[in-house]
Amino acid sequence: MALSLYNTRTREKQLFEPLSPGRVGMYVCGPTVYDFAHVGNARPVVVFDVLYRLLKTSYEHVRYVRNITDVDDKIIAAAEKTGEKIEDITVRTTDAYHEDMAALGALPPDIEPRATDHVEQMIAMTERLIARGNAYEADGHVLFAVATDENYGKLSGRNRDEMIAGARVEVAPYKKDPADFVLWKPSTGNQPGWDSPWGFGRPGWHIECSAMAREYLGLTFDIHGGGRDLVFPHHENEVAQSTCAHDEAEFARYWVHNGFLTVEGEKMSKSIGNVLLVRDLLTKAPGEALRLNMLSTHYRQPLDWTEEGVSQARKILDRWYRAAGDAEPTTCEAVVDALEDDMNTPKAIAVLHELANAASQGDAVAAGQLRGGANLMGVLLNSADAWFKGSGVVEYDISFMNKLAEPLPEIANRIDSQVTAAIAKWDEMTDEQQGTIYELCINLLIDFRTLAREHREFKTSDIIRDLLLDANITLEDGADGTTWRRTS
RNA sequence: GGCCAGGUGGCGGAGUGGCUACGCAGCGGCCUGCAAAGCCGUGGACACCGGUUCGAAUCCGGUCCUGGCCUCCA
Repeated sequence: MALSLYNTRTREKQLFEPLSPGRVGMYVCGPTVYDFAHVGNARPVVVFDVLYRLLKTSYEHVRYVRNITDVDDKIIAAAEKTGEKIEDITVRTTDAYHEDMAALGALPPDIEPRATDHVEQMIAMTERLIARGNAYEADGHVLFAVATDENYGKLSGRNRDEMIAGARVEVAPYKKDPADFVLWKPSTGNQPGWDSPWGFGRPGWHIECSAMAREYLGLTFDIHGGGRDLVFPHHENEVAQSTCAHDEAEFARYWVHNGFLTVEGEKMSKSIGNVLLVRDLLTKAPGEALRLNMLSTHYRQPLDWTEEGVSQARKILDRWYRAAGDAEPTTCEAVVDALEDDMNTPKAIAVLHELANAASQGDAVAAGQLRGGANLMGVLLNSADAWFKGSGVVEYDISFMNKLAEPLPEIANRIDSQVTAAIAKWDEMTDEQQGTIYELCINLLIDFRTLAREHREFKTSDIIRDLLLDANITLEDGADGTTWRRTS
């Protein structure tokens, strides 16, 4: 089966065929770097990461471009509010963004251009639009004249009358037409700016994507992605600018948009106070669980982000890791088929469940396919051991050690000097050292419990198991002895 | 107000005309000292009202509800 994608422009699922055989160009709108990324920001990143991984399996040359918007009025506002320098804000936020997205298992794009590095190209494109009569200068601004583009509105499926009728925002007096939008605007005071033919100023929002897509992907490229909310006006305006500046050359061929996200049934907004930062979520659940939760809804569907959903995703991963073990990943055609069907990740997940069932019953082929299929979606990337025991989001907590003497003094006597010494200077140890001691303690307790069980002192063994459970450690008695894992 | 999505079992979530995915939770059983994990089995849905059809969750019309966009929010 071949890849098909739902194209916003044509409003139907289409077979994907790249412009040049074996070569795919994809542009995805990236973040405006003024604050930490929230789950809503993360959705397109995860969604297009799946597409990126999928494309790489079929095409030799895939160029994925995702921009960083580092000049924007919101950034200026943030700087004014805190007094922090704009560059400090954008650099710091960009770094945090990279960390957070990596934690969600998203591969870095091939090229990540920053808007401020491409002002020259934006000025050139703006000049070209003026020369062609598609843009005009007014009151220090340069505006795109929507009326000069007969195709304006086709992507988002709206016409100018509707837009004017529905306009909620007061129209700036210098606009010839209420629908015209800014390509360049003047900067004053502390606002960042660049010299241009129209004076000191800065670019409008939409022009950066047009300029950077042109720079790295050419006049016409294959896939343009982003959130649904960007269809209008952002993407509509991008199309208008680019096609007009490029003598009507087609801009993006396939427009792919992910649906919106709500939190516990409510829209996410600062006023409600339910904006979930990826950063915060990562302290409570592994990135892989967040990612799987994200992918358990089809990308075009609205996604309701809930704690219950994250917890379910985590349980599913537990099961998959248990079933797959550390099998060598192999290709699973059924998963590929599901993903090639407009990235039907829920269907792919259903296939993985079936593979997990088979793998649990000892099917080694299924175990490999489970690994491989899941990897294609960017999950099941750890070793099973790392998943179950890894530090991840588990904080090494020695409080349970301190409680040992209470119910079972004899355990304390068995704790060796190495552990005792370590506990004394616990706070000075690195995470890794703590982890080592932590595991040592767990294994000591397991040994002691095994001894108790051999003597059929089940009351003692159950106390130990409960003690560990309090510390988020679940014990499992198997044929080959007792193993432990963090509690889900 | 205009335009556009979506409403599937307790929960999550596929599915565009017939054979009622899949998972979580639940229930029963096997296993276990007891658990956990695993295995076997099991009930349960298609917002509402009409229509088309031999037959609709799936097509058409209407109603209700939720969400998005309407000039710089993924």
